[in-house]
Amino acid sequence: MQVYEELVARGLIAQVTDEPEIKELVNNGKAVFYIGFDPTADSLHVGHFMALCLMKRLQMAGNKPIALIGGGTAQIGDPSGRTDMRQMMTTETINHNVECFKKQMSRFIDFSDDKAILVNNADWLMGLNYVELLREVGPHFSVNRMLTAECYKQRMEKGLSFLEFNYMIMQSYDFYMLYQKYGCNMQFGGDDQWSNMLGGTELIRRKLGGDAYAMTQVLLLNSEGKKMGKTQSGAVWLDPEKTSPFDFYQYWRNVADADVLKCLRMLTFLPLEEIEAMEKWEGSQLNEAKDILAFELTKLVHGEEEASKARDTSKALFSGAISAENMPEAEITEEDFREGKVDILTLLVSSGLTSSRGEARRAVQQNGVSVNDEKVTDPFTAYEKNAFDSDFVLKKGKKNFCKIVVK
RNA sequence: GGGUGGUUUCCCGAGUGGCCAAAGGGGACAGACUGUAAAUCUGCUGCACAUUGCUUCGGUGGUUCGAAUCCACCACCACCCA
Repeated sequence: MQVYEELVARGLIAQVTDEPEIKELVNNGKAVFYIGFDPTADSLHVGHFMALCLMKRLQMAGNKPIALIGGGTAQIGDPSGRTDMRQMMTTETINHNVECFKKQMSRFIDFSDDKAILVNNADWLMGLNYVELLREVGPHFSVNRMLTAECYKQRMEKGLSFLEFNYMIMQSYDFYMLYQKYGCNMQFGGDDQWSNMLGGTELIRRKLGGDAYAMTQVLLLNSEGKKMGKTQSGAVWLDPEKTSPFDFYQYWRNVADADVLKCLRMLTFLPLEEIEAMEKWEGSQLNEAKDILAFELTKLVHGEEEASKARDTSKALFSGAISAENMPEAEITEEDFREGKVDILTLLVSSGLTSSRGEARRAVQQNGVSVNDEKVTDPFTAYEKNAFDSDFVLKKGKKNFCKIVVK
């Protein structure tokens, strides 16, 4: 099976401009393609991860990837599929994020020996001259057409600023530049980028009479139609400082039954035959598939060692056996003690398991707190300092826990 | 620039002078049931050493014994007209 066929089989491809041509290029390693990443945060997240995987898959098939960091486009803010305007970011923030992105990306993609290129569109966008740009590309964009683009649909009700309206032009310009500088003949991106990407192919055709192609990737949605990789506390980050390998593992270990196979297909590099075999699995057997998914992804992002640790910890924890090994630690200090004792509420708050004493009290009253697997039912329970000499595992609910360490 | 409508606790959204820490829904959290799933049911959801207190309803000032609710100004958003 060739790459293109594999991408299709994995359910990764959403839309393409010219299927036969793209198939031909990609399968024969003749594509020089780019994917853009706007540095809107100081870490990559799962959505980016998918794109990086796609890069890797195509790179392995002999194609040449260009990772474009949108240091310039981030100054504008992509309105695609958004209901509200993005907050404008300062140039300092953007530059900081660009650095973070660069660092993380080089872990996934091999940029050595020109096997892949990393560029920042700030390099050409920031120096543009307004009138010159208007004369250069302006005539080739029809406002009437742009307004009907899918990516602005949601914004037609809420309002769209001129700043954001121009995002499509900037992205088109990127493609136009890369086409000339690096012979980039293809652009990939999330399906929400479709209109922006078409803008580029069109600009290249009109300005240069050249052919360039675009292909979008299916957005990773769960069975409820929501974007995956988000938790109530924000995105699932690839930076271990922002989302610990354990939490990362747990996120995937907890996906819905209906989503496991899809995630395995789209996100892992496991052979398709192996995944197909799992399709017969049902009920609690799916837990095994979830474990494989979680392990594989954690391995890809954080390395095998971290993945094993995360897996061991979770197995120990959920099989009931307490193992303080590899467990997240929370420190408490001298100040947490009153008359030589700490009460349970203070422990919960100091460890970050709950955000306020009220919440901690509720958790206790609702039977959700335990220490070393013993339920704590009295909110006034307090512990002497020597209680922490040996392992002291505090648990809130089924999935939140940590080992308490003094000072 | 002119006009109209709006800004409420994580989100949506009620509340138009005291009975408001603020209805209802969603989400989140905890419990039961389970498979670390889904569905369902229950509880809970501003803060603080719980019957009391404190800080909230875009911002600032004002009216009043008392304001999320009334007045003034400002800011932001949406729509219509130019």
